[in-house]
Amino acid sequence: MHNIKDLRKNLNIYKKKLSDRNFHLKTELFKNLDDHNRKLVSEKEKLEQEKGILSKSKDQSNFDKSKKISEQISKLSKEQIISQKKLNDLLFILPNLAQDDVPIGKDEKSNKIIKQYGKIKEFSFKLKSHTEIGLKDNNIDFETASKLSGSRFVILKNKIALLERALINFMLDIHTTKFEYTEISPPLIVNEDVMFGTGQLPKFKDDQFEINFENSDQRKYLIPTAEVVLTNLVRKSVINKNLLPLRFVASTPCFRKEAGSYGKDTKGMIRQHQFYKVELVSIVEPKDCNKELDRMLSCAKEILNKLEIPYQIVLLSSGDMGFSSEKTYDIEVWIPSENKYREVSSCSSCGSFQARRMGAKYKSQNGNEFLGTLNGSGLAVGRLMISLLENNQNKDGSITIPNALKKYMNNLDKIE
RNA sequence: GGAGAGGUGGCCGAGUGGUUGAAGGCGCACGCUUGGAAAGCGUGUAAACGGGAAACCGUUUCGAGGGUUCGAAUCCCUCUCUCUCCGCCA
Repeated sequence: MHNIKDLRKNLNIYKKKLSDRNFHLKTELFKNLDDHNRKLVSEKEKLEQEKGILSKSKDQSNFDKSKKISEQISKLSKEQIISQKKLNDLLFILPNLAQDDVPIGKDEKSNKIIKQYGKIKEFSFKLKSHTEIGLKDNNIDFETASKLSGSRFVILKNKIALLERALINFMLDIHTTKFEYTEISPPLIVNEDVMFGTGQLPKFKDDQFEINFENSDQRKYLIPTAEVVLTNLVRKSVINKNLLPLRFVASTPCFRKEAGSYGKDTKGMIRQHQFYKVELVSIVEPKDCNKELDRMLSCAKEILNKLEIPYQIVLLSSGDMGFSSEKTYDIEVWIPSENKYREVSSCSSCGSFQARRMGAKYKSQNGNEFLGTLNGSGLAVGRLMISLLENNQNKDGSITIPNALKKYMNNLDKIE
């Protein structure tokens, strides 16, 4: 969410920068809503002031007058609430602005490849996709999963299930011990306002799973990413500056409807309704956002370096970034069967955009100011596993376990 | 699931219809005091929104929302969270 005073003052700059994000801001509409709202607010306050003075006296001769003013106030304030709501409806769906060094473009075609790492392996035999690999002993079982839960679910078995668990523990250990992230085991169901805080609501309601609790007015949602809970750990609070930066890591299942992608990636584990992800979140002073983004990116890269999987870093264009982001680097791993790179991580700085939605502040010299928030996958487990299985496959159908992972795999050298 | 008790400022805690944004304390900041510190004394100490170049002014906020009243932290209703006891359960 943007600072409305700043928006008001620099309306045309915002219009231009929002259009870089594929958002068309109707400036006239905004101006009208805002002016109208402020007019109502000031009228209301004037009446309230009058009423305040009358209420302080016990003079009965004023009671009638006071009552009339109360009625007027109540009418005005209903109007004002409606106008505020209209204004909010517009304000709440404005995406964050891109930083100046973000390439301008309307979609992923304008993304910029920053650097590629590792060597893409040549296979001397006909390579298998992860779905084909999973057919062996039915260790990656889509059929049973769909019987139980429908499409876009999977059941992992035996050493493949172990591999998933191993990757999670491997990543958590690195982030907690080497990079000083605090491990969190969070709830997977959150309230509506928490989803609003990080920007999943109201705009992306269709991609969220809503949970019904009986006898409750509160809407609850399954988290689509641990970013939601980890970032909201500081919601509605004022953090002491000397506690910053805060760094959190969690491994959680993530739940997504994938509503807009019916025909896309229907085969395999690439796009599931439920998948594990190890998520990194940093809470910093806003001035440190870019420095922290670089640090976070290097934490995520470390995982792939240790697993010896080829990958590339991509700087997303203004049109391809997520709603709350001001700058995003994607990490994409090599998927041999598709002969292309696929996203396993998205590291974003959100500046104060989310903090403003959450009411998350820190004490600074100039009083309480909004924090900076960052989030990044470190990494998405399902896709990482796909990449590992495919890149490390051998002619005999076995999968070589990278050295760094062996101790997490009961010291196995290979999955036979 | 049943019964009860609660939610007040950064924290603790008074306050049961009328200048209460809110006593008192702690904490914090500044000043005095001191060789220096502690103690002591004094002063100050919320946020959001609106107006203003600023000083500053106005409105709102005592878990959230609604109601009663000329007037609500205080009375009523709904929701929410915390705690205690009982029951049930991984």
